Amino acid sequence: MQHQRPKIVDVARLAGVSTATVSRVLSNPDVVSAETRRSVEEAIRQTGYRLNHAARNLRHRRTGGVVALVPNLSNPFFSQILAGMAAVLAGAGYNLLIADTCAMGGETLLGYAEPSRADGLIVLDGTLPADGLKRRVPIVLACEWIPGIEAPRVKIDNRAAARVAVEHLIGLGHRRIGHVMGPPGNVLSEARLAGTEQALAAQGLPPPLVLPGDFSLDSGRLAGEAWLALPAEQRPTAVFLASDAMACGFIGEVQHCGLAVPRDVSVMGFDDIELVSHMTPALSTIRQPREAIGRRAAQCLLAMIGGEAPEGDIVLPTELVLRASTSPPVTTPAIKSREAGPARL
Amino acid sequence: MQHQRPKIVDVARLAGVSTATVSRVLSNPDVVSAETRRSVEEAIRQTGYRLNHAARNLRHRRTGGVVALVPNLSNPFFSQILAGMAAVLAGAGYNLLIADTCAMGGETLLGYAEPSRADGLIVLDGTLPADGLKRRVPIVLACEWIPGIEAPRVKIDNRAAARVAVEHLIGLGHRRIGHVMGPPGNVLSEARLAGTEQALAAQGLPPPLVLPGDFSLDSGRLAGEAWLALPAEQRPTAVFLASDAMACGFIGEVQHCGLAVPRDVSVMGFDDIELVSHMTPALSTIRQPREAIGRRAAQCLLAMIGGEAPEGDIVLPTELVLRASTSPPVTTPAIKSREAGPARL
DNA sequence: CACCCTCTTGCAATCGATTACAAGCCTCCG
DNA sequence: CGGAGGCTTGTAATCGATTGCAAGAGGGTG
Repeated sequence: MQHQRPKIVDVARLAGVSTATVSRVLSNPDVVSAETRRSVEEAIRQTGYRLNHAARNLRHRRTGGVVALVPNLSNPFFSQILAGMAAVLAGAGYNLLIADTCAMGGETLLGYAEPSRADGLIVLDGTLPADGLKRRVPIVLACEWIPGIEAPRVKIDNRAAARVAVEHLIGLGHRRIGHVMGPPGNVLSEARLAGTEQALAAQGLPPPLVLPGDFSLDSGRLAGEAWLALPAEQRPTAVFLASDAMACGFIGEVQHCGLAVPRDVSVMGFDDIELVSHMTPALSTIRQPREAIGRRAAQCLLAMIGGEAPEGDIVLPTELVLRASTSPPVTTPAIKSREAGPARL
Repeated sequence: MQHQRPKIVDVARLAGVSTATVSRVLSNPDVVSAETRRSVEEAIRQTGYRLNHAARNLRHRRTGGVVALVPNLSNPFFSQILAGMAAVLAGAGYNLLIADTCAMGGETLLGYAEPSRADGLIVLDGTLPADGLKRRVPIVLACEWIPGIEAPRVKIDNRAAARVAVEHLIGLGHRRIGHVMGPPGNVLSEARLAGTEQALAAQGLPPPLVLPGDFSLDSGRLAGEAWLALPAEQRPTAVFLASDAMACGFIGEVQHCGLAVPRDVSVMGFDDIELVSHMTPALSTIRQPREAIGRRAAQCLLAMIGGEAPEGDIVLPTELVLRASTSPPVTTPAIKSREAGPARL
């Protein structure tokens, strides 16, 4: 009859105590006398007893888990954020459930925002329907956010970061600057575009040449094609792309066609994913503190689960990382001869 | 008094039926008469009732979740595997819980392998202790595996794949070939090294120059430094690295020092992560079917959870992807003159 | 010796949904 | 008209652990 998984009453019987005492040994050992405790522990060992979490969760009315909704698990940008979250949550005894929002419908997703499924929710996808997420479990929004929802946001100042990036390009002497956007409608895309425009306008420069994109490698490659297709004298001498992945695709395409970076075009990315510091040329970019974003989001959520009032928005600092993909524009021969011409005579 | 979360008895009261009927409407609607069903559904809508999963799980003795143990979430190699798993599992109504094994101790990890936590376990980390994982929930091992454990494995033929990679290099005319290994003790590292050695031995060539590594970008960079530090005439003319990430680091370091790939050294990677097709030069590599690995592992686990006998090992095909980072060795001047010398006179 | 206090332990209700079993109601047939 | 059989529904036990309440043991004090 011992072929079944042992339950708490089996332990109790063997130790000659009540189930209440066994339970106390498990979750509140101090109130049990040392002697009893030892014999219960011995009985646990002998029976090979393991706690049933479903039962405990039912009683405690909590799940011990936190769900993260990620737009695309395949995107390496998110994995480090998740790693940061996982570290903090594990330290507090919480599981991290990860759900890929592109792999499932909205109905399924809402199922995760329930107290009986998770004690909290971290949303990394700004494209979810706002209405379904209201009045459920504590929620924190990280990176992207959903305009309609009242919840703390852990983010960076995308607009300011974009401005810094473009100011750097302007400072190098670039005047014709291109911008490759993220997916249309995305809050990050809009903010980074706005920052780009602001930086240019502040210097009295014309607005950027804007190319469409969606953060993916391949959309960066397509942007590269579009750039190459321009007449040489119309090409921006510097391009700021809203993600590193796109910058990689862009550079790959440009190099593939025999042009060089930064000689023929300066390129600036966004994110500072690990790989781009090892490319040739190493990519100049804006560093997002990905682990820190994950950690802060998790801490913020834990605080809310613990009953504290939700914090306001948390804005983490970014950093301009200058590497080898940006340089002053090379003056074109035509201009050079015009400028240098008189002196040469 | 309605400030509490409504339970099934609240719905039952409102609809004027018993809790059993409400439960049946929820999980087995066909046995309930159409009229009753409609009134119960109306009551559910009015109360805003939501099912309590903890209670259902307790009763069903299942959790509806599957845990994946991943060695390092930050590694983009795993994210696509997870995406594949998540897609299959979501389709079958299971959650995917992801745990980063490097963020937690072994004790914590074993806690995931319990029937009350998860209905199954997919292990992607070969370095876990074998003993703790026995006799718990259904387990599938993917990519890496744990020698002591009896469980279906979803994998590729690492040795054969490495052989194919090295045969390609040999076929191009390379004779001095280097290999940068994965982490010591790892089953993948061993198999890929063995395949490399086999391919060389089969052609009567000397064993490879073996450099240490750990799959990470930075260890690839260090391998690049080590390669550069060799006297030019001892440097392998081709290097096969056990991961794409290392290949990126290696190429970055070599290019950084002014040498060119593949002119000065052919480089071959392993994995075919998305980024490497966009680098310059585009990386020749072995493609692992990552999504398929995740999908097959999930399917296999679902079958086991469903009570089917565990399948045998599943070996998925790899593919040699030839791009621009490999080419015939450039004959060195010394050799060239020796060979061409007589003819020249 | 009666009384109070502290420490340990057990009893039994509870968390919320599921389901085996039985009962009630119809209809149909011999 | 009695009974078999099909539907639908309700009753109550069950899943396994937790915990408020109270009782019993032991020690100290007036």
